[in-house]
Amino acid sequence: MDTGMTAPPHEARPAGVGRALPDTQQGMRRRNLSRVLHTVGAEGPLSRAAVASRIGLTRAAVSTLVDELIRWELLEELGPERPGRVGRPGSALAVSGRGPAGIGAEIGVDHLAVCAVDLRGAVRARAVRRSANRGRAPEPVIAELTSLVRQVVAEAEQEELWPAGLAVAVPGLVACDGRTVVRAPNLEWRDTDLGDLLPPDWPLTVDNEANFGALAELWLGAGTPREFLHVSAEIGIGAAVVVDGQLLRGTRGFAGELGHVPVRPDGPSCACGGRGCLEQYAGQEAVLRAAGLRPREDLVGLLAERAEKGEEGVRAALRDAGTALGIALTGAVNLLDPETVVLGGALAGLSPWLLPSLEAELTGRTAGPACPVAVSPLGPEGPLLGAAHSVVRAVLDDPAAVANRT
Amino acid sequence: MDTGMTAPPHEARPAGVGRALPDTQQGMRRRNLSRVLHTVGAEGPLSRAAVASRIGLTRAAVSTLVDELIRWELLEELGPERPGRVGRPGSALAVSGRGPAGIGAEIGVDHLAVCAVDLRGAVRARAVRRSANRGRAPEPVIAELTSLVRQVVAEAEQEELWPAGLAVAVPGLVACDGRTVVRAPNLEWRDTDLGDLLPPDWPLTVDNEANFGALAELWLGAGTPREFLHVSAEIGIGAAVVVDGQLLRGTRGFAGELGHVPVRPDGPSCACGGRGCLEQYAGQEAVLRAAGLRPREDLVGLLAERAEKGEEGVRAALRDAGTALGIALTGAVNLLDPETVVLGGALAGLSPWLLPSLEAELTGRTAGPACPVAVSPLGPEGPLLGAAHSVVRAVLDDPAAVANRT
DNA sequence: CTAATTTGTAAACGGCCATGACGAAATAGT
DNA sequence: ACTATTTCGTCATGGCCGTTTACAAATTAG
Repeated sequence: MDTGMTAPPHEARPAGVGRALPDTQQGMRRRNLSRVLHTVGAEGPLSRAAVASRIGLTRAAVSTLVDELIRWELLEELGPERPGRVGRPGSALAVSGRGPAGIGAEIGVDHLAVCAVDLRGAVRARAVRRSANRGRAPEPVIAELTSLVRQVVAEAEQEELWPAGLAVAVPGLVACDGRTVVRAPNLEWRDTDLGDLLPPDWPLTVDNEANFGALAELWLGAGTPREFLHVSAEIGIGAAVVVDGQLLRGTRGFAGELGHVPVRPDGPSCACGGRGCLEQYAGQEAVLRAAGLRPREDLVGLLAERAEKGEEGVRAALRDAGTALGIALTGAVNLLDPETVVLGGALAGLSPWLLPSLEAELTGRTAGPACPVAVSPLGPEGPLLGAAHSVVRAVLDDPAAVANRT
Repeated sequence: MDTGMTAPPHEARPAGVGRALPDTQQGMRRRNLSRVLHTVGAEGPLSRAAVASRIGLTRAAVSTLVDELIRWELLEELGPERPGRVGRPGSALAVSGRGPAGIGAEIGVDHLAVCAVDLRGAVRARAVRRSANRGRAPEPVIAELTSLVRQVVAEAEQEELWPAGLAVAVPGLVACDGRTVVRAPNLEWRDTDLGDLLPPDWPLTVDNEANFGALAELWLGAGTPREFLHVSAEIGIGAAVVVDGQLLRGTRGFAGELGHVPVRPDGPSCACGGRGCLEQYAGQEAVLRAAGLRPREDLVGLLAERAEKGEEGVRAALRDAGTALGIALTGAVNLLDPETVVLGGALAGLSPWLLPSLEAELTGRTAGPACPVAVSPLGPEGPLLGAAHSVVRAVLDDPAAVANRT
């Protein structure tokens, strides 16, 4: 039906600064500190006056806020700007390269990875280790991860950074408490509370790797809008829905199950109980079967390699997967009207063979201008970066909290 | 008080009070006024102390806020509460039944309707007139509507209410400016700016009737959650997506086009360019054709009547429509994980014959507990009430704005 | 070299919520 | 019946915070 296009009554949500703080003077102060920090972080070196005009406060107010942020080492003064206009040149402010850092970690089926990201968003330390984790018990995996984290933290501390929190991306479903892995099929973990296994040295967040990947796309992607659909395939096929700069998680945290959207209602039955789900056509197993290949560790690499070589069977399998994806995405796009669809994770690497049929389906089934499909530039790095950045965002969202923690 | 990290996955957003006001003391004051008003409105008669504990301010602060709201006639003192507990009983506060009112209007194909709703949410005046508007020029329709509005406003003014704004629900696509009807197929209007045709006496908002219907469901529905899918069928089939208490409009305002979600990818072609869209199976035309009936004005009534009489052809047609709806909704539910699906508009009246097959499809295709499907209790009143309430919400969201307008 | 413009800071100001104390009005216990 | 206790609403005080106003510093325009 025709949805209206009104915006009027209910206004957009400002980036960053959450509404959790109470509406008291202290809360106001904390929100304004956050707004200053966010603004400087997002728009490069800026003078106090420029910040003031951007966030709608006076120069005097911004001055005191900046003083405080400098005292906390979250902001630093770069010195006078090169004057291009009349008037006294401002003093450029930039987010500090020292101080709090976000530690991101990733538990993959065949590897562990950890990195440290500073407030500017730069990766300052990292460590990766191959590690066959399929079916391995949580304890040794986490122990190995912990040593990797300690290594990265030590490296970061040498550059005057201190860890403000640890965020772990896992290939599975995570409970709303942000600590417990409910189910990770490829690791064969169930109801594992990572908070119990990791050292309690840092505030911990655990989330699904697809979610972190989508957030990375939101925060780091080139010109990625505040409203998009991030499709990835690691285990199954997941779509993260980003609306108004926020990840949509759903009532029970199950949002984004694109893999079980019906593509052909009378198709083959699926483990979920339905029939003809997308996963039956574009899931890893289905594509391998259609391509006539046998499962292996690096599936994506295998497929890409064979497709590259011109194997028609593989190409056809990917083409068909793209078609199925296109059908499912048509439904999603009609429902959500996102600004773009972004292919991430394994799909990014296979996009040369998926995209043509996918886009054909999507444009063919849409009346107006079709929703553009982009390929994530982050690729497999997304989840790790998203995790680390989620910690950084938390600092930017409430700098006073971390200042009181030092 | 360290909020620490972002309260991980699920971070509730406080109802109402938007973040548009600047973070200055005046803005803070205005937000707190709004929070007090919202709280009293939502949780019935409340003492100052009860409000204070709910919104996290001190009694003293709430006292001054309440004084101001009473001076503006937005709140009124009911007198001492009946004491059930120890201690001095509080003085009950309630939202005023006088003062600003929201005027809602609806332009239908065969009728015009207007109502006035007070801050308490009660309908205080209303007027309906049958009127064959299909293909009629905008000017006379709006003139007729205006006289109806004046009548309702006069009625409301006799009860010491004054109109705080006018919201108009139309069966068509509305531009983002909230004034212009881009396209209303059943009225045969195109690019009609209602702001030019209506008297400029009141702040105006125009929106699609389905959107207002969904908002009515959100604000008035019995126990309707902050996250649901509202499906309605007037012209085409539309789904309003409500996430976190907000209507999702999409980048271009086209969100919710459930009617063009592919149900059978190789099905009959559709005007949208696609094939096998839901509308081909559950749209009004399709159902009529399947039932072997000819178009008429009151389609829903006709279908319901025949189905009631036990005509197997009609029942089968509705059953099949339910199945198609179920398939499309399975996709939507998998993607969004809403708390419930609500059938509104024409679908509410036909639900007895749609629901069984719809729910069978939905539960059969979902692994865990299926998403419950409810029928809107508002029925055809939704859009009108939603329109009027949208004005009321605007007042509750920023009471200072209307106070400065009197 | 002067006038104009812009930046950053300091002091005075005003608004707003918190704190603490107090009287008022109810209940609970003796 | 009388006192202690609890809770409510209000008032005066104080502290915090952004604004206003003024001013010195630094640069460009003429």
